[in-house]
Amino acid sequence: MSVEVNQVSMPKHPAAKAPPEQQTSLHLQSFLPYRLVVLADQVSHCIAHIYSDRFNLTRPEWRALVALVELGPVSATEIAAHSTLDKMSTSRAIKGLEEKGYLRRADAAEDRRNKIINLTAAGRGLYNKIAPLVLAQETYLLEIFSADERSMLDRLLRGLEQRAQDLQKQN
Amino acid sequence: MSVEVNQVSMPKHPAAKAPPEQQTSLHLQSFLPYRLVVLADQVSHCIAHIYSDRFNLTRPEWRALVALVELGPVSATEIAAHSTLDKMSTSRAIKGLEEKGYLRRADAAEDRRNKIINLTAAGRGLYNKIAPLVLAQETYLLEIFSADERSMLDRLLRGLEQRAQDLQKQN
DNA sequence: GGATATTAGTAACATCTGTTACTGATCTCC
DNA sequence: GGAGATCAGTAACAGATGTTACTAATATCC
Repeated sequence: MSVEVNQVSMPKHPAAKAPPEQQTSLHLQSFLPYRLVVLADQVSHCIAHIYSDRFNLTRPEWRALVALVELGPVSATEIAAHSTLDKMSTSRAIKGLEEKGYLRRADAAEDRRNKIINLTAAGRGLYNKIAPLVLAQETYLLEIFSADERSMLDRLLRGLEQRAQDLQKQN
Repeated sequence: MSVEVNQVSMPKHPAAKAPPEQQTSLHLQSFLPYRLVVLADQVSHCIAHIYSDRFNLTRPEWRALVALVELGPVSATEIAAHSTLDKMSTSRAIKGLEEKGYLRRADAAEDRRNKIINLTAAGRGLYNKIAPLVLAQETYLLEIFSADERSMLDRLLRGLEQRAQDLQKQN
């Protein structure tokens, strides 16, 4: 963690030419954070077109639904942790899903602070309708890549995820 | 453009095994759209920590500022096109930047519908303060990768960007 | 064993963002 | 040359999201 963020100068890839740091000025179109955000937004919109426009779920509701299917009956906190939602979004998502009849809450026996959340049959059914459509979108996105390219993509994303987490910790 | 999205079945990579489409059920942690959004959000937050927490700009304001530096004096529409902002966000961003003294608007001579936007010295100065910090973050993110890996990442992202655009057009 | 801290969840407010519809300016083309 | 389409930009509303602070339940530890 020897990298300071306050200056642009740090000795990089020693194999390359001396100081030609990627670029000394900022070009949106090739700036990685910008590209990531634009790409994610675009993909996100396509998927929202399904769960939101066609099935009337918000994004947090959709994520909470998926988390519930994956985790089984759990508390709100576990849903939040699994789906990268903060606790307020999670609370709202659960409230929304409950009002639409997709889940039910029951007090946990041993700890009455948290409630155990169960999907209803309707919730299960909704998931079963949406999931294949959404998976088809992912398939479409990846279709152009070979198996090698896909695993490369996976590796690279993993690296970025790790690195982004480190960056976040440094504040 | 022969790919339909409405069904999950399409004959893909003929070299691979018959139908084992990536996964038949959805796992958030490995679901590409989810990973992209989470990663982009994380990176985005780190960068916002600079332009927002430290320099009091909103994200659209920051993007418009960058676009202005890249493009020189232009109209709001050109800023929007260059920075992937819709026209309302752009309008608000420009208003905000103007109020803070970072730009000035003047009526365009030939077409009085649009206004030509000029950065002030303060706006230039602000950019010069923020840009290096933000570029350093990108450098940090990519530091772990070799030159080959970086160009691979670029290639793969380009592919996804293209594919996401196609997907969006299909609605 | 009881004051203090911590935790799960939520209410209430402020802010941001998306949408619709409008104004005024310019273009089109009969 | 003028009615109607189109375009740049914005106002105004609605909905979503982030923040702060609160309640109620449980843990801690002197």
